[in-house]
Amino acid sequence: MAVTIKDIAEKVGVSVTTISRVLNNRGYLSDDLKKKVHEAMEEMNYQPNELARSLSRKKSNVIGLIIPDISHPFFGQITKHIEYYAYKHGYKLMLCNSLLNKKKEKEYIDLLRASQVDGIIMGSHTMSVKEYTSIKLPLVTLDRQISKSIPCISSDNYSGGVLATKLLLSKKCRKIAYLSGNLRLNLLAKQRHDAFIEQVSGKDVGFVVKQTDLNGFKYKEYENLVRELFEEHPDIDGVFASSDILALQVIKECRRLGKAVPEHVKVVGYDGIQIGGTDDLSTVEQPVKKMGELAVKYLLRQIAGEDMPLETILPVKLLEKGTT
Amino acid sequence: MAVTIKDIAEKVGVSVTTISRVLNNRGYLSDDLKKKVHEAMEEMNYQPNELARSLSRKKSNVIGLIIPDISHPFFGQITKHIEYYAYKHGYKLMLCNSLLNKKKEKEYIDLLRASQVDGIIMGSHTMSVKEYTSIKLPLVTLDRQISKSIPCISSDNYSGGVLATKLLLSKKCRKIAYLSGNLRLNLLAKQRHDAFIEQVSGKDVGFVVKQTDLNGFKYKEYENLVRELFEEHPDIDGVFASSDILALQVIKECRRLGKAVPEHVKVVGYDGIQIGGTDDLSTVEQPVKKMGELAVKYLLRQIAGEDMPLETILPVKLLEKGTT
DNA sequence: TTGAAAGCGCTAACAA
DNA sequence: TTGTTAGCGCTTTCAA
Repeated sequence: MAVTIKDIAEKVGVSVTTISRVLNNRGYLSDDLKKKVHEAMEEMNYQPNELARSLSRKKSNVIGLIIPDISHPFFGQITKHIEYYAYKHGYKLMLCNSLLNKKKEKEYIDLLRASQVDGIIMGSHTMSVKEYTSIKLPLVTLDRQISKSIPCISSDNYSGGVLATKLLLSKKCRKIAYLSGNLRLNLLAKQRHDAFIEQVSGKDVGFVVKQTDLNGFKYKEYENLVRELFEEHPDIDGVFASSDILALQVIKECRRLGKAVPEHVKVVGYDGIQIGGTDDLSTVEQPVKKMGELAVKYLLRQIAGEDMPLETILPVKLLEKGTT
Repeated sequence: MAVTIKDIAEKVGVSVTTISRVLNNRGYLSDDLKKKVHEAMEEMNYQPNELARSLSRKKSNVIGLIIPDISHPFFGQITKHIEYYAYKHGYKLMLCNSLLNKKKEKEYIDLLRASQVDGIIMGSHTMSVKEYTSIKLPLVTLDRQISKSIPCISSDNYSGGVLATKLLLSKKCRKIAYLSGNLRLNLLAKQRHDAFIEQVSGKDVGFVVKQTDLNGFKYKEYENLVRELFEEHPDIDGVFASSDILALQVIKECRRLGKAVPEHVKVVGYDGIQIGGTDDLSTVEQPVKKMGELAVKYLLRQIAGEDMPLETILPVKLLEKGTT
């Protein structure tokens, strides 16, 4: 059996309360006593039981993170930053991959609640608004606005859409495609689409929109999507892909078809993930780090009962590189 | 205050013991009673407190996962599979990103122990062997052999190295480079290097080895590494990169230098991550899914007190694609 | 088939 | 400055 606060108390010859006090550095304690207690802890290799502490305090210092797929670079990166800030503030992270599966997402929410997490960061969204508002737990959503009453951290998808489209227009593209992967992945991404439509409408350019709304992230599907695009519209000379991963597929397909990028086809991606191979890609960069930081920050504020902005829209940045 | 087992007990008019029994489906219970209890739970929206259960049972059903960097695609993918299997078996995942920082890794191990996790999957390794063997918690390491006494799941790095090198040799490369990123990232990856050396030695081909042992994953560093390689050895016509990410950098640099791939330079990567852009890359595929599955499986066995193989080396597969 | 009661390890009012 | 004591919400012997 592991050594407990009681063992330390006996060893030092004081009450458990006192040990608890030095553990939490609360109340008045003589330096001498503190030292003795710490020595005893050291000696007996004591580790406080966080479960017991959490139960008693009614605070676990754990936050749940629900995302669609940790293996997707965008979520991988944002998770990295979320973990960083959470750790910095003494919080642990419980990772939940929903795979955009409604049942699993729901089960995870219950599981997180049962596990007494102090709050949840939601980067997945498959359920109805009502279900979310009934979660009754500090909550912050990432890049998807569920309801006006739930704080949401996102980047400026609309501007991003404008920037990307304008870039292609300024490069004299004559027929532009908007390509998007799984829509449910990111509802706010719809704004990119809207921005695209607004920008190309009424101008003397052709345009096509192609999206897939498949479940999960099948890169194979992306490949088909791109292939179809060029088969149906061989005269495309500009592509706005709603993720860098998708943009890479486009570039690959162009290579296969012998279309030079950017000479014949200009490509602009979205996300700004810094994975090898994307660094020459023109793209709209989302402030992943800031998004992760604020998600944690606002969640912690909410946990602390303080208030925070309900809507945070961070600026995006156009990175013009070699593919346009 | 949330509703507890006690509230349910009062409502149904039985003792908490009985409620606990139906919760765990243990002992003799009349169907009628079960039904009434479940109804009451439903009605009062009862959620068992996992913290209390864990404390009492001395089992948390949480496993800790320590990896260097979740944003690295290889770890992102393996984490995805680990989460999948863990969830399937009723375990939650606590995500710990060590960033290859020794202090953080150590703190996380203590934190995990304090949090009473049932076991740890270690994909990061910065401390000394002694420190690991003193963890005294069910442990499985991923792709890095720490000690003979700690179960390790890895893929066959040696064979992978042989396969990749042989591929380049069979394609008549005259001067081959072995390129590796952070060594500490994966100590077993050294075997790829060894295999490379063995294969090229004594043959009529030139070879260079270039590695960086920097901390963290700076893609910028990768870029420099690759650039240097070609500056110092412009006559390189084959590259074995120890990760797909690195291989993508090589391909990009070749494009920049006007060297055609695979005509002038043949490139083979490692990992087999299916990120857009890598699907035309010749590479050695690691069985990520199987690795994640076995890591969880063997950890759970250990937790259950059963035994499991101490060394598991899974086969890798050469994927010959367009870059060789 | 059910209940009483003693924990699990720690916290926190209240008292001293 | 320190201790007593009653929980936190659940599990689990032991007894009925």
